[in-house]
Amino acid sequence: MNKPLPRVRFAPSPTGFLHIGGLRTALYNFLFAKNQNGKIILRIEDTDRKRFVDGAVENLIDTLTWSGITFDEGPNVGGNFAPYLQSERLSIYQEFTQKLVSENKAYYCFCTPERLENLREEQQKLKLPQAKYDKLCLYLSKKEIEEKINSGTTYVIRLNVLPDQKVFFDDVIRDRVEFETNNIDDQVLLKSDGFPTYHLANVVDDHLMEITHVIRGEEWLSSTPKHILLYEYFGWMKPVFAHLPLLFNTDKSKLSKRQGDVAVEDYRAKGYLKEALINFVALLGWNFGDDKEFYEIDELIQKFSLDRVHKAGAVFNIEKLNWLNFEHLKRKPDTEVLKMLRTELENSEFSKSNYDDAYLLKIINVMKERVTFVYEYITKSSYFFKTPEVYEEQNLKKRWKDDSAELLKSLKDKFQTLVAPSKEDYEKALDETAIQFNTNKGNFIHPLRIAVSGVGEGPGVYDIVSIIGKDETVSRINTVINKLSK
RNA sequence: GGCGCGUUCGUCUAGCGGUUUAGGACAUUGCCCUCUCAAGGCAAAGAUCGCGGGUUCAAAUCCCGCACGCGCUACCA
Repeated sequence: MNKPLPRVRFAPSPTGFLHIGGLRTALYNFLFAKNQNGKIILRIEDTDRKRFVDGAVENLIDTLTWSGITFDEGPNVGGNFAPYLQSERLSIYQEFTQKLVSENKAYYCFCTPERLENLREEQQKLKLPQAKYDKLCLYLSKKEIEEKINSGTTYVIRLNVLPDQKVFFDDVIRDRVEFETNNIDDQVLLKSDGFPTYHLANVVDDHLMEITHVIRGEEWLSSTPKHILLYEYFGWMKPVFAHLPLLFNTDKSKLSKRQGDVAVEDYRAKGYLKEALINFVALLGWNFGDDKEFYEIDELIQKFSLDRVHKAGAVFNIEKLNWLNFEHLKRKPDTEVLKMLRTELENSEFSKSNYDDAYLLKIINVMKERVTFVYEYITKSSYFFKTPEVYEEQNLKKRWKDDSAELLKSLKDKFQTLVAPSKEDYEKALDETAIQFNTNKGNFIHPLRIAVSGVGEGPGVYDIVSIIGKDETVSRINTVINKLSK
């Protein structure tokens, strides 16, 4: 007998943007599905109308698409188990809730929010070990229930949790986890607005959509016994559960907006590559067991397994992400970097200038090992796009000598005699001038760097000069001499 | 408060009872290379494996207790 191929789902709620932790959960689901030849489904859990944010679904899908995580079924691609928006499945939840009610596994509750709050306060005052609903409405007669419903009293439907029993499940990542029903509240399944809570909708949909593995964040671990109870009440096969460790801020608190960026779109906007973000987030809680840290998505798919996900939460550390971005960018083909650079240029102060591919490719070639982000091709080496406007103070102090202007002038004269010079020609010309003046090459090189770039760092000076060309070099030497020899 | 989960260098992690003087990566520092900055190479520093008890010839690895952290404790997900 062949085991059916796994079906997993990523089920975010559309409250604004894709959280970086959500990306990790989506990714692990994706990697697991692809590795196992299974299917991954996108389901939108929009059951809380108060928290619904307009455009959030589109934003979620857009960000997911950008990241390269694709779905076999979902609101945007359809599928045999549609609809994939929970708000469009309301009648399904109501039907299943009625089934539970008819079997006494769930019950109507007419308690007001005020009573519930008072109840909680009282329980706290009495220092009761756990605050729970007191099952008051469980004992209402059929007649009383009908009267209340007919008179228009609002109600919810609660799960009827039986006392003194044990509930357990075997989590792939955490092994056996056990709870006592005495610690489980009679969870609301259907809210007074007719919408289901997460707990109900999640179980019903996972069953209906034939989900085999529930891979989600650890924040759900404590509510899993409620889900287990529901599976048992319905008489359904339970999926395999895998609860992923949480992602933390630097201070170990749950990753949150207050301490830096948590939205995937923020990282995208900052210029991070999806490859780097995926690589980084994949390693936050999983590794293959060797020393490899640089991964492309294909290899991740090939090597991923749930049993190598570990249990402890991880701090989101941006420095390693930066390094991975650098590595991924460095290994990208020049032609691809060229495309990205063009996009950056369009959004920069140089949007009106025209640069041919050959020119930009030369820049990419010499800057590749010096940039972490594509935009740094522009910010770190703006001198390829415009004449330096300022000359770095510190560098000037160190490298601009009394005779620099005079030496540069001679060098410029020498350069001007060159015909279609190559990088080597510039080097040779500088060498000869240095010999002619019987002085160190450095006395030419450093001032020349100042003249052409304005800064004390960057590619080899012959590279810069040969890229910007003879005329531009001569012009920049003239400019620096004018500005600095007063 | 209750329940649950977790705890190896600053951070991400390797490690599944002996091959470990606890390995790698990022970050940090130094050296080499060098026209600068990177990249690259080499090296240093950094974890008595949360703490305390056991079990064992032998424990980061198994067991128990404690501490700390985190999560849940809503008609939010």
